[in-house]
Amino acid sequence: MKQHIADLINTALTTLIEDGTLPADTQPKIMVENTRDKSHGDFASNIALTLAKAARTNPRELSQKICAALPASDNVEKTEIAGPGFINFFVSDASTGNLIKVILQEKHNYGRNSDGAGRKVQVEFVSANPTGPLHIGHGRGAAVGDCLCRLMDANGWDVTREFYYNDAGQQINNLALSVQARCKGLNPDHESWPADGYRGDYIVELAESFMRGDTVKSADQSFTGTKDADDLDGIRHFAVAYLRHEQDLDLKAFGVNFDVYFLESSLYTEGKVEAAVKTLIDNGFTYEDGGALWLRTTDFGDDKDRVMRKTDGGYTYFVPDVAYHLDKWQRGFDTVINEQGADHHSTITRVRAGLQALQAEIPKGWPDYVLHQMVTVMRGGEEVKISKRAGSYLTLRDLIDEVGQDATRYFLAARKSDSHLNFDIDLARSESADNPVYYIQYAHARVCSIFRKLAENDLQWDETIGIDALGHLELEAEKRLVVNLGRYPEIVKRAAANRAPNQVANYLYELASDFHTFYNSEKTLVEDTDLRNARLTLAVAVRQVLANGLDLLGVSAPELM
RNA sequence: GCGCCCGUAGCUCAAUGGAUAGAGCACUCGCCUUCUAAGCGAGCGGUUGCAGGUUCGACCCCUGCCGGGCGCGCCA
Repeated sequence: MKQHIADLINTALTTLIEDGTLPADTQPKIMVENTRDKSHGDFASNIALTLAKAARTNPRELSQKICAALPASDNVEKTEIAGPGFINFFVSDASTGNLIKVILQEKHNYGRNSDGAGRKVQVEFVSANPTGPLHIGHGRGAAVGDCLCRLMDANGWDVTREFYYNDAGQQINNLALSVQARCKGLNPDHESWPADGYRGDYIVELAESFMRGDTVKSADQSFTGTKDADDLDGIRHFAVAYLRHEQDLDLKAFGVNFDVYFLESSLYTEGKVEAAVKTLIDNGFTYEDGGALWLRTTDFGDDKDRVMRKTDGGYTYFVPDVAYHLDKWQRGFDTVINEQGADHHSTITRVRAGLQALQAEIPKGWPDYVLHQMVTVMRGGEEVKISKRAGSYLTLRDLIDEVGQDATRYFLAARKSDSHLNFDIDLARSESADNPVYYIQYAHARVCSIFRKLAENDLQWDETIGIDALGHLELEAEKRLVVNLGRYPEIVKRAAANRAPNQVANYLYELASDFHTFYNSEKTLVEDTDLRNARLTLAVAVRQVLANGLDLLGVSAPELM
């Protein structure tokens, strides 16, 4: 509809250019917007405001000329000029009929588009170190990342979900030492407890499992505990497999599935780290100082140079990171989005600098990043304190067990990822209209409920009558619903373009709200056959869009609540 | 000190550079017992942190402050 109106305006502008009202070199950027206020019609364009200067006239006068030059359209009932020179468009009944028809025909495809044209996008998210269970911050990453994937898919992209495991390096050593200490019966208060050891209770369980000789399986490896507390290497492998398995379970409970689990260790075993280092050296961006090898990241906007190879010979974490992203590039992804916690913000400049220094013709701003801020958990009006050091943990699985998958996903995805998030457990658990997830899902269930009632009354929905009778929908609430249903495809585009799943959540809340208002104000199952079928048809369209949108969030659309 | 993010109603949050900045909760006042619910409706509530700038038009873009969060390792 927006495009249609833009086309009408474009035709009008062409006419005005021909008759000399507008200069021949006019390059109009036609913008058509949804109106907020119903009295401003259904759509509005600011075109006269932007072109008034070029036309050497005032916006209102120009808008009158544009309106006069607009070609007739079945979809437009009338136009009005308002305010400083906005042109307001009122859509016709024919247009709403067309929209509802499209929704009923396209069903779960309504709102999807092929803008991505099958191009490859990779989204890397969660990427938690296998040193402990997933906490709520990972949960936010999982929810936002997975919704982004669903959004990109809805926009016609070929999506790969990827999880990067830091299974090499110092943190894994710490983990192994911590487990070993537990295997030997030490606790964190003991004098020979490892300096930066992990203190959580899960380490105890892990050690017990190792000493029992359990076999643990993760996505692509399995390992059996050797029961030997001195076998540090065995403990390391076992611990990583064990915790990866735990994380797999957490993610499964959250309904998040990855296509690729990429192991940091593979970058070493396959020589990709060494190859990247060699290229960086050959390209002349490195130097030795103080026994370490440095990368001149300041050549690419960093505020100081970074150590690549430590004096102990090991590489710092960002070297395999660079090798990893080169690998992503070579795998042919047009777009790569890294979803991660904002506390890792400083890696962005480093990774991009490293990629530039490789001189592999990788674009400067590549890859994309979506960062999420911290999550505060509230229960009973008080903050639930999470201390990693003390080992007190609110894990993602705890949260899912307590409030359910749907509410957890919704709450974690419904806020702008740039902002800190307040997770109110009591609200997420409540089964009332105060809870936005419940409220949206209930709108969906309510449509289903109307149809159950319809069957009880031995009546049937006649879609053909309904569509023909859509002109009977004259109430404010009904028209609002129709207009909002029409907005959905644009929401899908915008949310993906802005990398902002929360915009889907906001939209759904508004749509649900409009539906509840409609439901509360008018009976659907009225005597009048035409009106009844028209309302049922509208309700089906609403249910469809709610279901489509909830699917983008990974939240279920129940038929009965 | 430097970098990034945030600052909108009492609280939690919305708002493609557009018209009178919107919801929910809380509060106040009404209504109601229903196609699925103790629900529905209305009202109250704002100098969009402050000060400039760009623009026909700024919560949004730019600059400088103030306040909060995160990061500033040869940890990841």
